[in-house]
Amino acid sequence: MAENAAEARTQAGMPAHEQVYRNLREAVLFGTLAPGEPVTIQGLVERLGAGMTPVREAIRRLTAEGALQALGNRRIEVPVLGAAALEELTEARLALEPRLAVRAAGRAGPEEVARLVEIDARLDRAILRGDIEGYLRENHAFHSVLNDTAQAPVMKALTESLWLRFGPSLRVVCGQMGTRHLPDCHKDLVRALEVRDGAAAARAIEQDVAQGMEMILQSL
Amino acid sequence: MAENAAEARTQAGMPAHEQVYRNLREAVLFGTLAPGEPVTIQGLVERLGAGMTPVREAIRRLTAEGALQALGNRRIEVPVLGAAALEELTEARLALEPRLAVRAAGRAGPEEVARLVEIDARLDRAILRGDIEGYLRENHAFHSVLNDTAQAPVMKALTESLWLRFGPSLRVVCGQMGTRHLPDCHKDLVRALEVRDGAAAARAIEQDVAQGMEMILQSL
DNA sequence: CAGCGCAACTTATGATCAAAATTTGGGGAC
DNA sequence: GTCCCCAAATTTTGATCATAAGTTGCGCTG
Repeated sequence: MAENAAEARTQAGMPAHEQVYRNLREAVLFGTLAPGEPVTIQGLVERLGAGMTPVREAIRRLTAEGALQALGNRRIEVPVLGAAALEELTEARLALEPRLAVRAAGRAGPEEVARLVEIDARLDRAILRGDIEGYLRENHAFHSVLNDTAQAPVMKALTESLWLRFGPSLRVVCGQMGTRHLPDCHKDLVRALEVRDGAAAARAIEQDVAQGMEMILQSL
Repeated sequence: MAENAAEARTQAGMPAHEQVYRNLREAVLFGTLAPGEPVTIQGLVERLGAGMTPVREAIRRLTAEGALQALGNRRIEVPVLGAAALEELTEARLALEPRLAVRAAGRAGPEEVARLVEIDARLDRAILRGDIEGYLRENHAFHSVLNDTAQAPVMKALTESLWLRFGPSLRVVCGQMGTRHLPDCHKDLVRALEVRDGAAAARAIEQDVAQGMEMILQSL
């Protein structure tokens, strides 16, 4: 088991701290790291079969990105979101993501649209299947490709930071409610990109963000 | 000399990596770290008299915040901003900071206004004196207090990340042009806060952001 | 329920290994 | 004879680990 983890960790010529970082990031977004869960260095050292230094670096990095929260007493946990934090996150997403959509609409070619359509198809299948992790992954992939298309690395990084913050809560909500009643304004978005209508793309994303965050907020 | 650095570093019961982080962050915003300058671990170890691990952690944190940039060949430098990056930064600032101003306008009391007025007075004196670092510090302090007043920790953190990104370039520009012709919409902002006019506060910040970023853009 | 001690964890150091960059030297072309 | 380019050696820097030292929190005892 530990050998498996160590095996998986030692992939390409990627530094160990990078591997740990990606591992942990995935765990925050799609994995089993729940809000309020403590994250210990030693725990990760054992679980991932890595040394202390890479784990420390990965944790600091995720903390700086808002995925983890440093308590005062040198303890680290996955942040628990309250209503105020969620509303602020919603406002931040509404400030950034529609702008990215506008930029993407001005730059998307047939290839990007095809990729989005493909991802959205997998997303629909995941929903029908009731596959929560699949939904989370494909949904994130969809927005990630969209935001890449915007060619705005800074705003994309900021947006990723926001996703890391509500990721665990979204997963909890999906676990409670299943994959029904999930927002899907992706069809509208793709149509908007096809005709290069930035305003329509922004509206679609606004819808998506508002509905998704509202759903989390409802579940407190 | 090395003792001095070590002396200054060992202040309160603050962890070493936190000390190094603040040191480096100040250097990016107000210090002598120029765009394109390489940042080496061992160099900081010597300069600050700290161990390798704290330095590594601080660098990872700043890198995650966008203050530093990891080149592919495991080397790290202060990012050099091109026109496209600056325009994107401007858009990101315009997406976030006016919203923070609106929130601040709804929450600012006499105490916050007084603090802002005080800082702005010091800022004016620094400009008259031609004190570039003083200007940079007070200007940052002004916006920092404003953004604290907004009570939106996430959006404030994102905004700080943006400031870290253009900080070095702003300092270079000020070094070339002196402290004249600097934007100062702070008076308008304070007035807007006093009468709790969110829209006016947003306009003032928009002006400030647009003018400041335009100035950097002009200097390429 | 206050004080004490134990256990778990974090912080930090320095050593060691690996990789990248820089310098250096030789060979060839003009 | 001078200049340039390529390759080997050196040196600088980064990555990782093992371990020591210091905190924190918790449970136990009185």
